[in-house]
Amino acid sequence: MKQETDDIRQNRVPERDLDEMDRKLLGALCEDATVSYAELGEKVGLSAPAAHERVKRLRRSQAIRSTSVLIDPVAVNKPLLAFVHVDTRGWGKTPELMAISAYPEVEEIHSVAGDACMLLKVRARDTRALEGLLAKLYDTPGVMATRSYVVLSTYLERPVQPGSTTVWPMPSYMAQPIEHRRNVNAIAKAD
Amino acid sequence: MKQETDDIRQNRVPERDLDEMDRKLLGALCEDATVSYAELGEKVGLSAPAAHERVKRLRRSQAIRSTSVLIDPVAVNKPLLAFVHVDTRGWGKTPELMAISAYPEVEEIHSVAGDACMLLKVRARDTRALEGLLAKLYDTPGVMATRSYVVLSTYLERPVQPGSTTVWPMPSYMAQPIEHRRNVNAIAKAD
DNA sequence: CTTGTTGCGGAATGTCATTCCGCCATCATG
DNA sequence: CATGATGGCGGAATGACATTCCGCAACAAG
Repeated sequence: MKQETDDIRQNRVPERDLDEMDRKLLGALCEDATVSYAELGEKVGLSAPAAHERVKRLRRSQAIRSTSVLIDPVAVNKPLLAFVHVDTRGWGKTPELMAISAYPEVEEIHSVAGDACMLLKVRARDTRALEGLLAKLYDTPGVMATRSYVVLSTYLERPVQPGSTTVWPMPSYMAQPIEHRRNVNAIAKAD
Repeated sequence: MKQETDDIRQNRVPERDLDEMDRKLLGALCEDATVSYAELGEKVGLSAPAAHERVKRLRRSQAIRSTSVLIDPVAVNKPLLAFVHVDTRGWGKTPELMAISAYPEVEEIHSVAGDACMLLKVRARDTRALEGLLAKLYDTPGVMATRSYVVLSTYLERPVQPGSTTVWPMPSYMAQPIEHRRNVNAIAKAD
């Protein structure tokens, strides 16, 4: 009986963890999601219906969250990118703070460990728009201070990559931690 | 004669700046790029061929950089997200540093103004993989120090939004800067 | 060995992307 | 004001492709 586990993963699709073929599909779709299933299958070594079936499964299991267009920030008049660290009194994630997600300038909101409570990724038209957002932040109860890191140049910006680095080049002077000798936390299969 | 301006914008498509209809198209495609052109046109109030034509133009002009799938980080076994501030001696953007973009864990590399030189967005399997990347960083010539902000929870994460906030709610005690009284830097048309 | 399950490939069909063409609005020009 | 050019839109036609169906093979369970 596997009935006992079914109520644990509530609204989670069965989701057998993905194999190498799924990764290749994700990688290809990450680069260009407009390809036909015929081309996609050809890239990964699969027939069109097979590729389609797997992609459909990846969508159902929410491994593929959505398909979206990547917009040039300059084209939509948002050349200014900044990361804003927010110090808050007490727990940062208040409804008042979350309200700023209504502004399309705000692209990311994270709570972080470190000397900042919340971290925002903001993309705006100019410094004045950024100032407007900061003013809005300082008007939010609990916000103590902000530190903004204005981006001068972006050298790399890409969506989540399906691949992982399996072996990191460790410098010679750094010993391998004991608990990882046999790589106990490695990906379960197919690596 | 408008010949004289043609050699200025070199490999830039004519690119008349986008109107309200383009923004609506971008917004719809941002949410879901799998919709048919018929649905897309219906959403924005356009026929299928007209919508197709405009989207084609948006792609040509690179306002739409690419179409991609958004992958669930957990599904590809990368639950750990961190922002890494890198202090460098001298100018940060060296070929050696840029080499880390080969790691699929690195999603963004920016140079920033503030007390950090470079800012990295890193998504890894576990703390050990993050350590591996940090070790790689410290092995890079010119890297002085790093500060990592490990994300505890992500409350918002979305691609570049086509919209912009036109009027920011200024707190009453903050005066309007003189040079912006007539909103000189506003979007050229259609706002 | 038998049986059920799962994933794949080939063929068929319906949907949709893509093109063509005529219409209309806008704008520049006479 | 009149007129021609331009650009963008909508309707219809066609071709490509997504999607489904079905048979087959590999594999696991009984």
